Amino acid sequence: MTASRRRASVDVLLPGRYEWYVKHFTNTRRVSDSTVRRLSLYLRYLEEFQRRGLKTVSSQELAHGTGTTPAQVRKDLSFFGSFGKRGLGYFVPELITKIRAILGLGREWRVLVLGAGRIGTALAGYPDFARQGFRVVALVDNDRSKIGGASGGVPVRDVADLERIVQQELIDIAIVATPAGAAQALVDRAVAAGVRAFLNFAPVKLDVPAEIALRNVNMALELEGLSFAMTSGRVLAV
Amino acid sequence: MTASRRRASVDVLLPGRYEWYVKHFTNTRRVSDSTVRRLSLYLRYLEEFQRRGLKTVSSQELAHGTGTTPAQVRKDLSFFGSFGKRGLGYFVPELITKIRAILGLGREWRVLVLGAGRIGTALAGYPDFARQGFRVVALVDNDRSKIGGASGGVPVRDVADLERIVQQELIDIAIVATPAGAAQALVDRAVAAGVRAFLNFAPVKLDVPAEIALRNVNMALELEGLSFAMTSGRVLAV
DNA sequence: AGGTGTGAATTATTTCACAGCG
DNA sequence: CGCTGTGAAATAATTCACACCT
Repeated sequence: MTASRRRASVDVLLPGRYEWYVKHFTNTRRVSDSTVRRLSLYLRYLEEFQRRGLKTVSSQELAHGTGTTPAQVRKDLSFFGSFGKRGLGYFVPELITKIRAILGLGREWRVLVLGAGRIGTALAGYPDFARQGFRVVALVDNDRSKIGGASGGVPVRDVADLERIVQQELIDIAIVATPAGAAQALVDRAVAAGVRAFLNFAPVKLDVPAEIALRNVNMALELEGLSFAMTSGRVLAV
Repeated sequence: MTASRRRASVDVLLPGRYEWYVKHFTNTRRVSDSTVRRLSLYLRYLEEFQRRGLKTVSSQELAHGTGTTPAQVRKDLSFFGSFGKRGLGYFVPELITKIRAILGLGREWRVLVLGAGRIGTALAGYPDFARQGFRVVALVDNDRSKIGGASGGVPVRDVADLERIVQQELIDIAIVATPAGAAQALVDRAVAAGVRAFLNFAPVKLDVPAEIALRNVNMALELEGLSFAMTSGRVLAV
């Protein structure tokens, strides 16, 4: 209490204290998941904006186009630097470059789809992935009648060769589009072979080591959210 | 300041005050989106649990199976009632019934898919939807070569007949799986025809009236989240 | 003993509001 | 002026911790 707020001599890094320390004395601020999601939305909107030939954009416009508030836009961006010009706004091409760098979109990411069923094949040919630098290199399946074929230009290969494919094709990301029961075992093999990130469409909780990135997309869950909103008379716009 | 905290005589419903009022004096507590999402996860896990013939479950087990904490499970459920038995846990079949009721899954929801492309047709045949009572009744498209056909038992109809289909088939929910540019106009028509909820897969911000429920699934955005996590050395498990 | 239900405390996220710069 | 960048304030969500039941 008597020491200055910025340098108390007996301050020890207790739980809670630690977070505070990180936040105030390092540049390793925790960026929330919601912030990252919004950055993607800003990027999408900026690209559209650029297509229309516009040069600068204000936090106001960006917020309106992505369903958030101007303060939120500025706060989100301020985690990563000062990209705007006061009185003017942000230069569209420059901000696109910055956000792409933040999101790690300056390179090509190599993607393998696990499961060549309806969802897997639909995702393999999804044009938005390629547009942002996610290149789907192959699908794998265990169905003999599918192996050797191709879907939207992407070859279907034998899941038995998973490890070899991951290593030869330098796979970064796997999209899990298998039945729920098969997912965890394949993910374990993929992790062991070197895949560092997973986008999971199977309706199961996947266990992965802490250093592996994982996101879940659960479509039935989204419909249930709509069902809840309609039933309870509330509205959930997310 | 001098009045009791629970009944200050000049308390007016200012912004902020209003929320406090609702929270403390009505039973209309705001349920957060994250709570609703977790209820869906609990339900999924409970169904699996029941399949294995287990009769009771603790908040501990439920949390472990869904990637959250026991306190969170209890808090989520307590928004809606007291479903557990102290010292014992929750009865699995009973809790399933309760959660299904909360989420509004006691009825069949009728679903129309807008767009019979890869994503649309994949979703039309997605077995998890039917399992929770979401019945995909039809797809619509403007491609003559698709109209009249069927995908996974679901007929493809002419988008020109959208209004008639919504009304005749009593559509509750539309899944938007069209190209980005076509989405908003179709959604406007669907709203006018009586659709009350939308699950949007198109990478655009849709504008809908406040009483219409809307959820967005943006798959490129999820991949970008993984890209960020790998680039920044942080991990985002969601 | 074992596990729920829930206020209170903590932590996270959003919004406000305004100094300061172009 | 107009609009950013950002501490401070307000809200929201999560976690703690414990009284209380069975």
